[in-house]
Amino acid sequence: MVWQYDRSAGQRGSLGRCARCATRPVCLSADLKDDALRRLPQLMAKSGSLQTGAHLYRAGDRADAHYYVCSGSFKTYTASVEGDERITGFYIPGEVLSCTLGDDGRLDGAVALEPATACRLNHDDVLALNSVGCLSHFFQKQTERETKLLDHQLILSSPSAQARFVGFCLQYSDRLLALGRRSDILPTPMSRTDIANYLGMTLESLSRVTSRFSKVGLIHSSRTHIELLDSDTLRTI
Amino acid sequence: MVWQYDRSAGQRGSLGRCARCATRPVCLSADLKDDALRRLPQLMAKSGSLQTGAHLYRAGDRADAHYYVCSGSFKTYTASVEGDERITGFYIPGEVLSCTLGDDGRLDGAVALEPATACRLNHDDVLALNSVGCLSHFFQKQTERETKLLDHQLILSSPSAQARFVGFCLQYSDRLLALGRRSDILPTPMSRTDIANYLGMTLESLSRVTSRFSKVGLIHSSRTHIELLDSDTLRTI
DNA sequence: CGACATCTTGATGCGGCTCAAGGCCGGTGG
DNA sequence: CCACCGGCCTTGAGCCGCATCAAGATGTCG
Repeated sequence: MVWQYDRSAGQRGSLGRCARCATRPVCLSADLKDDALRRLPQLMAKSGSLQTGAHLYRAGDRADAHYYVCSGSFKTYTASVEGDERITGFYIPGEVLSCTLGDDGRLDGAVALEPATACRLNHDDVLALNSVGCLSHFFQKQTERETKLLDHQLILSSPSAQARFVGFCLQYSDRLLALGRRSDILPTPMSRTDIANYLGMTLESLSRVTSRFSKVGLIHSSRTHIELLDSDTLRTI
Repeated sequence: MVWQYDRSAGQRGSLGRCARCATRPVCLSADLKDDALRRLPQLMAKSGSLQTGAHLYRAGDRADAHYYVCSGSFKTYTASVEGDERITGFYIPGEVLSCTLGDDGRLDGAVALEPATACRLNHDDVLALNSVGCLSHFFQKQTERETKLLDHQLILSSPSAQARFVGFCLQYSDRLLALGRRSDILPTPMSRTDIANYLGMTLESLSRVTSRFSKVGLIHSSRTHIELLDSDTLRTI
């Protein structure tokens, strides 16, 4: 994995990498101007393009940085002692992966679901954000991350498979909306197996739920997308 | 709720409130000395004693602070739209409650499970921790909090009620150990209903699991405690 | 076109939810 | 001090939903 700072920002009149980034409106750089905008990419290194299935980090790595998804998407997983994996989250641009520590390094691993990039912020550089003027954004992002985890908790504590699936769709939909994308079409670069695992159910149960919802016209489900046809009705479940 | 800073620290040769606090070894003040130890209680306000059932904060309050449990214990809950509550966590001394934001204020509420106290750190004062020398402790605590949330996720994603209960016991046990208390006796100031809710199962299912485990001698369960008699066997489940 | 992964659909059994009744304990009042 | 009451927890019976096992359908890539 190649990581690269943007030392050139400010030279040749350029505002730097962040100014040109499509994800900027939902990233740390959102409200920055001029000088600050130029200095941020000097604090945060951007990854080269990760291919599908490539690890952003692995369980056991030193956990000394936060990662902001710039393009593409990631999943995180932890392996329990018995060897079975648990998908703990999906991440789309603007969201942050970080800080899941065990006694020796990270507890979870992060894998690209499609060609993706991310920006790295070392823990040691967090305070430097203050001088750039986006430390409050940083805290905001951490809060959003925590809210996302709690949402997942709520989804998992639903008793029925149907309710968990609906929770997943609506949460995902809201996140796409925050990103400024269509909220009625959910791209699914992850496999059904991953979604089922994330929702704490079996592949078959998930398939039955999607089939049932498709039949009654609530959703249209294909391999690559889930389309919400009637999100109002979904929201009542 | 009465909140009080310790402005007197440093006067009369006193090292201040934190120096005398029983929870200090697992709190922000853990490694502080002299000056720093005196200044911390000037940044963090301590609550008066909260009675059982009293709210530390409520859903809808402005979320502008972190709360460190000083004595006693708390539970947090969120109310879903349909009015049914979900217990999202239990907190013992040294653990931090914070930052669950909705569009307007907090999403969750926090209630004392027994007479309890907590210390408040305003979001605006987080940076001031740097000059006291315990900002890294603060980040450490945030990380621990996140790990705790992920643990809960893993517990909830277990398919069987039995496995979820074991997960609860072992996680609780580890937290007591970190606090320097006995790890084989789990105090249960919360009701069975709360535990069952937290574990995403019914009261009856929880009761059946505890009965079964009691019969085979794995635990001894009373109204106020759960005693782990064979945590090695439990750990294999 | 064939081989493999991925997803769907079907049949069956078990676990946990629901509803209901009974025990345990602390509190209150006579 | 005891009788009664009301939470809280336990235990039981029946049923539904999901996991499991198994086979078939669909899609993908060499």
